[in-house]
Amino acid sequence: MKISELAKLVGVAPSTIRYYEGKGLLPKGSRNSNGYRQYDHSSIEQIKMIKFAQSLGFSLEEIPTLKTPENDLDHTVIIERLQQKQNEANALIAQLQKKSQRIGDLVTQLNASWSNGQCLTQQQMSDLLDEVQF
Amino acid sequence: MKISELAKLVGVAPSTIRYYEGKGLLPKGSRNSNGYRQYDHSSIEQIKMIKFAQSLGFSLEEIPTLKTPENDLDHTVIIERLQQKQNEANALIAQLQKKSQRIGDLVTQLNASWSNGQCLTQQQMSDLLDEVQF
DNA sequence: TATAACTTTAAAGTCAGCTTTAAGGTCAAG
DNA sequence: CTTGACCTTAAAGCTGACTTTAAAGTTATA
Repeated sequence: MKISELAKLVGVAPSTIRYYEGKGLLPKGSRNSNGYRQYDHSSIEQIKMIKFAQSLGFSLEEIPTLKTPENDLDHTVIIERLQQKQNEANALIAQLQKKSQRIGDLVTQLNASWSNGQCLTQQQMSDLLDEVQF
Repeated sequence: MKISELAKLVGVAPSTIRYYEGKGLLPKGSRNSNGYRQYDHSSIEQIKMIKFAQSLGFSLEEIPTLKTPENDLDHTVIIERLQQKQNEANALIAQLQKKSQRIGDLVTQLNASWSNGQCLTQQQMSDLLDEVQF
C-alpha cells in the first residue's frame, strides 16, 4: 500500500503521515525499490490509535508515553492517564457551563436595558459586565 | 499612569498592552515629553472590555466588529453575537460530555479485561477502541 | 555618579499540529 | 514520448495571542 492509499483509508493527508513518521510516532517502515514508503494493515491500526488518543485529549507528545518499551500499551498507565484526561474534560465542561450561564445572564441584562435605547456606551457596558461578575 | 502601572491594574503584561495598541484594539493615546505612553482610567475599562470579550470566546479580531463607528457597543449586534457564542459554547460542552463519557466507558472496559494480564497489545487496544465507537 | 528599573521600537520567537512549497524522481496511460 | 498523477526531501509557512530579544533612551534611588 502506498502513502496516499493509507492516507485515504484513515482519513488524513499523506503529509500528516510523513509528519508523524518524522516525529517518531510511526516507525520508519520499509521502502520499495523506488524509495516509496510501503504500508500494510498494521499501519492503519497505528494511525487510528494516534487519532483516538488525540480525540481523548492527548497531545502528540504524550502519545509515546502511553506505550511500553515493547510498543504495547501498559494497562495501568493507560487507565491512570484516561482518568486524568476525564478530570480535565470535566473541569473544562464546568468552566464552559459557567461561561454559557454568564452569557445568558448578560443577554438578559441587555434585553432589560433595551428600553433605554439602541446603544450602550462603553461605560454602561462596563457596568453591566461588573454585575455579571467579571 | 505609565504602562506597567496600568498593566498591573488590569493583570496583563506591558507588552500585551503595546500589542493591543499595535493591533488597533486600543487607541494610540497620548505620550508625555519623554515619549512614554500615558494612560488614564478609561484605558482600564477598555482593556477589561477586551478581556471580558475574550472570556466570552471572542477573538481579538472579532472585538472591533462589536463596536459602532462611535466606538460604543451596538445593543443588537452584541446580543446576536452573544447568543451565537452561547450556542458555540453549548456545542462544545456537548462534545466534551461525549468525550468524558467515552473515556469512562473505555476505563470500564479496560478494567474488565484486567484479569487477563497487565498489558494489552495494540491489536487488543484497537478492538476495544472500536467497541467504544471510534 | 553609577546602577537598577523603567521606557521605546521593530522584529523575531513561541506553542501545536499540521500544510505548503520547491525542486526533483517515478510511473502508468494514451 | 509526453503528460499528469503520483512519490521523495528539507525547509518554510500557517494560526492566534502573545512573549522575547536587541538595542537604545530615561528616570529614580543610593
